[in-house]
Amino acid sequence: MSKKVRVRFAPSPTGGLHLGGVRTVLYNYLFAKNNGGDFILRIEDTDQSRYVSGAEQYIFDCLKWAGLEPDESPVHGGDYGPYRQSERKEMYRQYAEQLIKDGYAYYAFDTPEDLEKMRRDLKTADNPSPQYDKTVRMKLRNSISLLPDETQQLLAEGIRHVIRIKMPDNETVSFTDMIRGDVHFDTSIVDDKVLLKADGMPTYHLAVVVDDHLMKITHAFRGEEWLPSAPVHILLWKYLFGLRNMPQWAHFPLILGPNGKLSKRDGAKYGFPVFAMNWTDPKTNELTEGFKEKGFLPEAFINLLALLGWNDGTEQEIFSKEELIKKFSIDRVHSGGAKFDYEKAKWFNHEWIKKSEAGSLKTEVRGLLEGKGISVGGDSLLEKVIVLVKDRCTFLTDFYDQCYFFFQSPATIDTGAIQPKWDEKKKLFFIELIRLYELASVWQHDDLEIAFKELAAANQLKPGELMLPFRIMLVGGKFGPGVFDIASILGNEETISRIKKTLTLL
RNA sequence: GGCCCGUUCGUCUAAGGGUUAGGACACCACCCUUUCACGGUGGUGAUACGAGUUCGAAUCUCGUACGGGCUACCA
Repeated sequence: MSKKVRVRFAPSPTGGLHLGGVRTVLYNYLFAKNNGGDFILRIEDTDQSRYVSGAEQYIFDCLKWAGLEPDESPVHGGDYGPYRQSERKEMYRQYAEQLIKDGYAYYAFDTPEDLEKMRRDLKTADNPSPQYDKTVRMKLRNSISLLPDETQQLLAEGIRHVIRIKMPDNETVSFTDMIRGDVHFDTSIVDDKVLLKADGMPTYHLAVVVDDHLMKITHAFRGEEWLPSAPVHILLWKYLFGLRNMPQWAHFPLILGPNGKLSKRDGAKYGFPVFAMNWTDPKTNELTEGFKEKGFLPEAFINLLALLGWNDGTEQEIFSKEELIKKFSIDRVHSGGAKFDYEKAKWFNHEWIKKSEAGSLKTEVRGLLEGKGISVGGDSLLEKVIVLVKDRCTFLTDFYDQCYFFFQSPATIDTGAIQPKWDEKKKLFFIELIRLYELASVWQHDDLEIAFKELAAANQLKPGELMLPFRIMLVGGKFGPGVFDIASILGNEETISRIKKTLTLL
């Protein structure tokens, strides 16, 4: 029986879900779906002091918005739960104890002060970050340096301790990364990582291995920042469950900001979103605008993220989620980091708005307009308006400026743009135009334009000189779709009323 | 410092030994449009450097440089 593909993502609810995180989810999701498998979401709430209340819900909200909902998670349930690490706490100790029994790990009783002292004492220019490894192991207080009786004594007394992996001396750990090929590490330069913390919670190193085994994960994908700790995980698999049962690994390249690794602060610094949705830092109370609130379509968001480090080998750039699922392949994920380009991100959104049907945009646009106190009325007018203006909207939020004047008269009229070239002759033209339009039996784009131009010719005026004033009368300024499109949608009465109103201001 | 990963136009990338090194974003010019966009046409612009292997290297190998990551009882 072949094993179904199961991939997992394990965010930590300590900060917002930023671009790198969402892209990791996306690639996990696409790979799972492409192979008919399941996408599992596990929550890494191991360190309660860093846990941010509400952050877990935030993660689910972001995934829901982006259309990347997991098949198994703390809220969706599943056969391999619980999916929240704090609820799995008891499982980890037995594996850690097993490692000690087999000689692959040991108890360490050093206090944070001891460790700090060790690091301070050993720190030199040549070795700025001393590690807890075989060179210092015997000088510290642990079950290797201590006599067995002493260790038992300390344990019996309930002295706070951690469990550390005992890195072997001169071994080479190798594994095949799905996007990088074979990677090798010399174990003698890797330190004795903590596996189980003094509070009994596992570190990521232990948890990821135990959970991946228990949850029958077949593929473990994560960011490149995890590559250096891969040897710890490989060794743990070897000691605990056997290498042949280990999932396949893939380490995705990082997403870079304008200056190195994309940081959460880059958003404020360079004026673009870095979080999927609005994120309020619980410490500073600082609000960072998300892609959703900025006016991105979720389809555009996952599209631009997918293409940041992957392509299907053709020149196609616009992909729906279904196409991405169908065409995604891990072999075509790049190994080099990609710098995030906000201009290109905007282009993706613009493309998606242009290709979206009015029907699928109307709910968002209605919400936007009504949120600003504009009564939109029925769908048919709204859809007509959306069709007319969507090509000129980069963000969903642009719809407000582009179409609010269809639903209420412009708040201000830029008469200053009319006045310099305004004269009695033009005024008479518009007075005659009003009379002409009042008598109009049909109210359609072409008829309005013909009538307008014929009247201009009769008055020996160039239509061009009259179009701008007309536009400003209708929308308040130098923007918007074609004037006769606007007039035809506005209707006879409203068009005439706006001309009259502006005439009184000039 | 050590270890690991990476390096094609400004940016995202195509080209798995033989192409005038292709596309997209951005930028520039022109066309369309008597607003602003959309759209159309064209243009500027890249294989980090040095060796080697080969008839032939962006592509394979080595070295150098540069960039990034990790080096916590964080993930």
